[in-house]
Amino acid sequence: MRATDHELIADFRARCSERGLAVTHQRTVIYKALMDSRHHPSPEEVYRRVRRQIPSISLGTVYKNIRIFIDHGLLREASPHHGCARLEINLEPHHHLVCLRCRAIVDLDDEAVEPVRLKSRPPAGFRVERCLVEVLGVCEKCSRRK
Amino acid sequence: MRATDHELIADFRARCSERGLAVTHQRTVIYKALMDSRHHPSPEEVYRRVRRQIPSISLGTVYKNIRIFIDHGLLREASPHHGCARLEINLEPHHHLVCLRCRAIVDLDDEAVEPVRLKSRPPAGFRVERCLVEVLGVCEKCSRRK
DNA sequence: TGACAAACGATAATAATTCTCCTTTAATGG
DNA sequence: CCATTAAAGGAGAATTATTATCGTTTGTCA
Repeated sequence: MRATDHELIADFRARCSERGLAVTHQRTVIYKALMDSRHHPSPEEVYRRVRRQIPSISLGTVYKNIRIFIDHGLLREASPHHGCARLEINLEPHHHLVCLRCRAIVDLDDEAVEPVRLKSRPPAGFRVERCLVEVLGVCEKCSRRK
Repeated sequence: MRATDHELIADFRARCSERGLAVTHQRTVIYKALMDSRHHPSPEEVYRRVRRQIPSISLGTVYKNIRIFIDHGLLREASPHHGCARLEINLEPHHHLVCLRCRAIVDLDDEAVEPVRLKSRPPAGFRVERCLVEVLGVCEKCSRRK
């Protein structure tokens, strides 16, 4: 099921040249490290992995390439509102409307969304506390400017 | 519909003494600033608001109290995975299982969740890109330890 | 192969957050 | 009320995450 390294790298080269990105050794190893991680790594984690193959790589290069990958759609940030803590005053069940540009968060009444229904049971041992729906998009203000 | 300042503060005092928290001037003003903000403020934003009433307040105090409010359930973090960037390799539509303790994120197949249905239309001008379900809880590993 | 833009590495800078330590204040019990 | 004491506040250093700068190196493409 998993692509071979060779396929992975061929694919990477193609995606780079489509976008006019140079295929450097560092970039390739970073990409592979990302694709090899099953979960949702942080930049630090990627850096640690990559350093096993290129001990001299700079953390800045990892950050720069992650940013480039995100900007070119090879990758995404798992959290639509990352950067600084955002506080939730409303403790009643409710959902969120999140702008991917300015990161504004607007509450959505619980009744505004059909109840979330899981078809399969979550992994054994995971105690579900609540389900949050995040409607992601671009707010009016942001879609007007540019 | 909105509680008066007086009610708000009486309520705050009650919640503090229930939990053995001292009711200080700073703490009260921070609480009020939080409750007065309609959206999802960052600590910096709270600091800016509070400083209008207590210009000498320290940013550390604001952070400390926000943490205390969160720990005592008076407040929540809007983002279940905040702290450092988390990267999303899987670009196919899917959802997340998030541990509130260790912040682990596990992907949930798109088919594992009934499609999200909004009962009401999002605010005019908001262009919806996708809907993400975050199933929040405590993972097996974390619920075992303590 | 050579020119040139793009990428890299080192490191400084910035932003967000926590920690330390000393001083002040709220709670409480006489 | 007043004294005691633990909790809280303030100043600022420290830490962590991230971005920017700048001189050097390396892909890309003619």
